[in-house]
Amino acid sequence: MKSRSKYHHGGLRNALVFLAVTEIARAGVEKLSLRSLARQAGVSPTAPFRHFPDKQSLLAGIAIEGFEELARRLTETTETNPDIEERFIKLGTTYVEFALDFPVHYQLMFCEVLGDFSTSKALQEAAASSYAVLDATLYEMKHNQELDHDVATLGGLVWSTVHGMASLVINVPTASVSSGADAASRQAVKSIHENMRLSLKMVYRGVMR
Amino acid sequence: MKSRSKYHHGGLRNALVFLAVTEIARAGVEKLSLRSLARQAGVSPTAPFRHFPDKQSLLAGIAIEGFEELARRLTETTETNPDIEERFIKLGTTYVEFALDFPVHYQLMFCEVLGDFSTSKALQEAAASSYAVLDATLYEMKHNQELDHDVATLGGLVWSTVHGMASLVINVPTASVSSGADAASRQAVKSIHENMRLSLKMVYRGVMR
DNA sequence: CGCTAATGTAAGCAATGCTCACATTATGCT
DNA sequence: AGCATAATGTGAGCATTGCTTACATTAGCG
Repeated sequence: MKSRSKYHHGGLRNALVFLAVTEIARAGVEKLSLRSLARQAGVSPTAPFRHFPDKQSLLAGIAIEGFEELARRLTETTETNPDIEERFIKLGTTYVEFALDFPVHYQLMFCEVLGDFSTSKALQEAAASSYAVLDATLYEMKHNQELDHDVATLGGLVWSTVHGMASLVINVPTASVSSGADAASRQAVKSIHENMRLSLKMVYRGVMR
Repeated sequence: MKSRSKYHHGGLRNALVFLAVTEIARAGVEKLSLRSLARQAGVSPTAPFRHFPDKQSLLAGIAIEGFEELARRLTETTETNPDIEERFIKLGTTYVEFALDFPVHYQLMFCEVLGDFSTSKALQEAAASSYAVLDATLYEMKHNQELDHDVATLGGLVWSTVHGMASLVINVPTASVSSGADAASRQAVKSIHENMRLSLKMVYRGVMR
């Protein structure tokens, strides 16, 4: 195993994913090149194809990695917050914080334009198990307290809210909230981040009867 | 003007945008090729560069077209709904319906991974003027009634909600809500679409004091 | 009518995704 | 241990792409 020869990379698959994420963050998906990744990893241009049948699968792999990490975080949040309202809010902040920590992953997870991911069974399953964690808490809310409507409807609303927050916070740059026509929208996005707990509390209040 | 010669296309720019949207809807952004568009339009491979300095600009052009249409629809909804609560709800449904009618446009409008759009002044302005329409109604709500918090925070929450709805409804296929691990998430997305008015009413209720 | 800018063309370069045939190494079975 | 076999990496090469540069045609306007 401890061969000094460098013929085999040893962890090319993981290296490719990592390098791809870095490259996408720097220059966007359009500029991503498998050959460039291979160069950075120190392997031949065709080596990546031993781990991913095509470029699309690399992107799907990143998305899957994202769903796994998201599910892990949501599960931990669920387990460490017995109080239901606090848990509801913490799940929301955990969700958005994940997106902030893994913006490239997050965008790949939800960017259908990049190609038809629905063909990847593994990706669908990873996504489903992430949602299942949120769903479990909604069910508990339904049982413990009085929810106005069915779990699916509220799940849709809550998921929309946190997904919208995550997506906007990632995509809309808030760096320079100065003057300009876009001051209002930028300020709104900045407020999402700053008043997240407050907003989630309003949602909770609107959803509970 | 009515020259029979075909040397000039006549409306190449619009044709390119239309063909690009069609192609993206069919195969995804990754597969989009300027040369292929040129072929479909019946012009030389380099003709598109007379209208867009690069591929990125074509995508930005689509996004701008999207923001313009969105602003148009939101403005019309605002003007034809004097009652503030009904207008609030209608603005939400208009927003999501726009995304359903122009899914490719919508994704390009908010998909930062595709490249740094922040360099396009025109795009930023188009986006800002779309948001301004929503912002106006929030200000009116603030003046007419009692809002719990500042307009920016509520704007962020409301925008997140409708953006999340639009994004999920577009990206998550609801076709086969049968069994399977992803039944819950699919059902949730389906409910977003079916119970949109209900959900928006809950948001309105949670936001008003 | 004629000048200029707008629009389209032709040829070509470097880079990319991907395939195929082949080389090397790791792994597991006996 | 030894060996078969799958896993992983290589090298050459093809079709395609984005984009540039130099040139051709046309539309619009005084």
